[in-house]
Amino acid sequence: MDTVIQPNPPSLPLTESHPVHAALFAEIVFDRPLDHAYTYAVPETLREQIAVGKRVRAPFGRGDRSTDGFCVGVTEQMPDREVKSITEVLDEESLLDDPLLRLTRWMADYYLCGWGQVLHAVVPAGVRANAGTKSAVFVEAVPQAELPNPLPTVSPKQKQALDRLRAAGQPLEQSQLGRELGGTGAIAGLVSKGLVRKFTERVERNAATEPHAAAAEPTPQRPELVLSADQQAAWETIHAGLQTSGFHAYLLHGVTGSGKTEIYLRAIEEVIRQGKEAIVLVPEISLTPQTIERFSGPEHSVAVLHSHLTNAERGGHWRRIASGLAQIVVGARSAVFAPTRKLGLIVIDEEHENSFKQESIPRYHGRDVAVMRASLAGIPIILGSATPSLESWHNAAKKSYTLLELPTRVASRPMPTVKLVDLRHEPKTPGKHFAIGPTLEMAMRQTLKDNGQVILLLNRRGYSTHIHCPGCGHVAQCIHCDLALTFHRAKAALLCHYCGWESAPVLQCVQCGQDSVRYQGLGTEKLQVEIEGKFPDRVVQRMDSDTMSKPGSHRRVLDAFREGKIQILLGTQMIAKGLDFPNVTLVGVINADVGLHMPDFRAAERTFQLLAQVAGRAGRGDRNGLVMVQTFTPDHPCIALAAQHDYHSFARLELALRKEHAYPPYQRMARVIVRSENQAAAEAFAETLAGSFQQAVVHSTRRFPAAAPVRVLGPAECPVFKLKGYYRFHFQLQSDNSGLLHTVLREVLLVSKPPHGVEFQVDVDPYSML
DNA sequence: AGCACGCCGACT
DNA sequence: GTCGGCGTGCTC
Repeated sequence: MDTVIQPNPPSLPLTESHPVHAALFAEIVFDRPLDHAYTYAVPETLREQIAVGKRVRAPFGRGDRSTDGFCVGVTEQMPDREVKSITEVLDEESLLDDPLLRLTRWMADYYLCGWGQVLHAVVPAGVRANAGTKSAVFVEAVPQAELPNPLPTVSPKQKQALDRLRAAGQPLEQSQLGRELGGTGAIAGLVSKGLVRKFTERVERNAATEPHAAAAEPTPQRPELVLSADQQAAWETIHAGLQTSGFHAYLLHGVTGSGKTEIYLRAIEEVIRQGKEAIVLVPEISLTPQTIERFSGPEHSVAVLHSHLTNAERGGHWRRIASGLAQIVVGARSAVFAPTRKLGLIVIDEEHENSFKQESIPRYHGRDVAVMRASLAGIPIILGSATPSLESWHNAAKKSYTLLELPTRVASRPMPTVKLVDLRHEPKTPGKHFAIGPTLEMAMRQTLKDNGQVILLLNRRGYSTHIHCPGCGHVAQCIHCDLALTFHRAKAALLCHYCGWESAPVLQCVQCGQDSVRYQGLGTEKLQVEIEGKFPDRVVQRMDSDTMSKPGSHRRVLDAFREGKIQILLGTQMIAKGLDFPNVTLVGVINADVGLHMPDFRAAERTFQLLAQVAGRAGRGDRNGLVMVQTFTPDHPCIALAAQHDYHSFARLELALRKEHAYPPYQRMARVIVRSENQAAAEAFAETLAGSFQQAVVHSTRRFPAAAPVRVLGPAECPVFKLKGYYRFHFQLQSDNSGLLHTVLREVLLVSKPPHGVEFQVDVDPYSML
């Protein structure tokens, strides 16, 4: 090292225009299944712009393809390899703060995908593209201290412009000021004289019509309700928790109609009072205008995030949250990533709902991510449900969550009476296949006579659920999937409910040519026809994803039902959630066994939840409710106990089964699917993977001899072997140690590269087992 | 995931 | 002789 003092000043003078500092490097992650960040040099020109949480454009790969990624770190530490340089910084503001970056990092580790993939999924497309914003030129008066000396003279028009700007006291959009003045010439003159300066900034394109949740008209103050004793006790516990800082999870188990929402609202109000923000997660299906209205109030602003918004709307809400203008965020799954500034509370309603699980990369569960976010932020979270997931129930039993129970309905309303109708013993009408048996039909007639309304649940869309040839036994199948086609009468088509494939209805068997094909099995469309035949003088409305596809149709139907214009409402599970109609005194379940015999360890839990939810629609007014459940298996615990509103017993029985079979929540589970359009290739690679799994299990056992080895089941054909043209095999991994499970999965991911045309997917904590 | 590099078969 | 099949491995 040369220690001689330089005799001359350095050739570059140390002025503001040429600062000398250590080189800067940025850590970038890309939307690829890559498990680490890449280091890039930050050119001097981008030094001021680069920041953690912004997106950048950089050359990536051998071809130096321009690729967008997220900056997740900035450092002066010299990398020990050659690096490329970032070409552009894409965002003016950071899209994610440090806590959200940590949450997404955790997700990448836990759900075994790239960090960049998580970030890509978390930041909505509308935000990335700045949808709904435009670049605007602003002008402002130069402050007193910086005015030129001597003061230049101005024309009358220029004086007028200057006065207008000074009166405004804030920058104005050039286009607007120009309109007022009838031209921008005066502004240009003022700028050249140094009295006014210009700058550009991105603004909302429709600032006036900014989507303000549902608060077009001022929301009235919420009436102060008197809490029941149970509500009061639950509220006091949560209220106390809100006074202290730190993570705390509450499981609010309240029967349908017990007033869980009132507890959420109070907790949210308290958090807002403390100057903080709240996120409310609800299932996509419940995200109706009515739900959103419930959370709006006169003194706070609600932002909404869900999949039915346009990119511009979503971008607008996101930016509003990021700039601290919204106190409450209501949304589906992805709203758990809302860029709040001072998050004080997360509420997750209907926490047992499976729609919180995302079925594409990253395959996260919104509830679990919410708990992790609350834990990282050190704030409380409330999980509410009438039928908690067994995972959450187990957590409460372990005291990880505080259990709060609301065992009775508000206003001392009784739970509805549930009557099981054993379909094995129902009298049949000769030659007819009625969906509604005599017992249910009689109850419906009585209810309608008493001016009550009826809700009927049938969790199957379409008219006929299978098309069957009595000659050769052939069942019409989708050409892409191993699934029977459903006949939809309104569409006059056979539909595959999995891939959407459509074909013309057949009259002859495609296999043997016989022209006696039978359209069998019951869907909501056929049920509607039967009801219209049996109750010709009543108004019947069907509600399923076929009739509710148009925007606003949901609300229209429910409004008509509330006004009594519809007497019988029938539908799929979308009628089971949240509807609160006081005049509904009868709820009928056409077939409680649909879904019970699915090859899925959660089938009983789902059936119990659906029955409990739909039963909760009855008897919400002054009159008592009756629920009539038609079933072939009245003795099955999930049906018998749902009839008795006995969640506790159901949970106890089902948990015992889960424990016995080493299923969640006692063991962690992961599922690995191998799929290919070529059946043999899929099978061959599945066999290769089996070997890798075996080896990885041996390695993990060697490293952690004290732990029970990870169990690997498979390969086996998936329950739906062929889906969307892919032949699929799967593995099921189980372990009581989540870390060990991840160790095995990571090793297998690292050493196994599927051949051409074969791919595999890892699903940690799977919900769909098909 | 892309994409380039590389090593074997049927074509101008 | 070369165009191109896809297997393999890397991406700061």
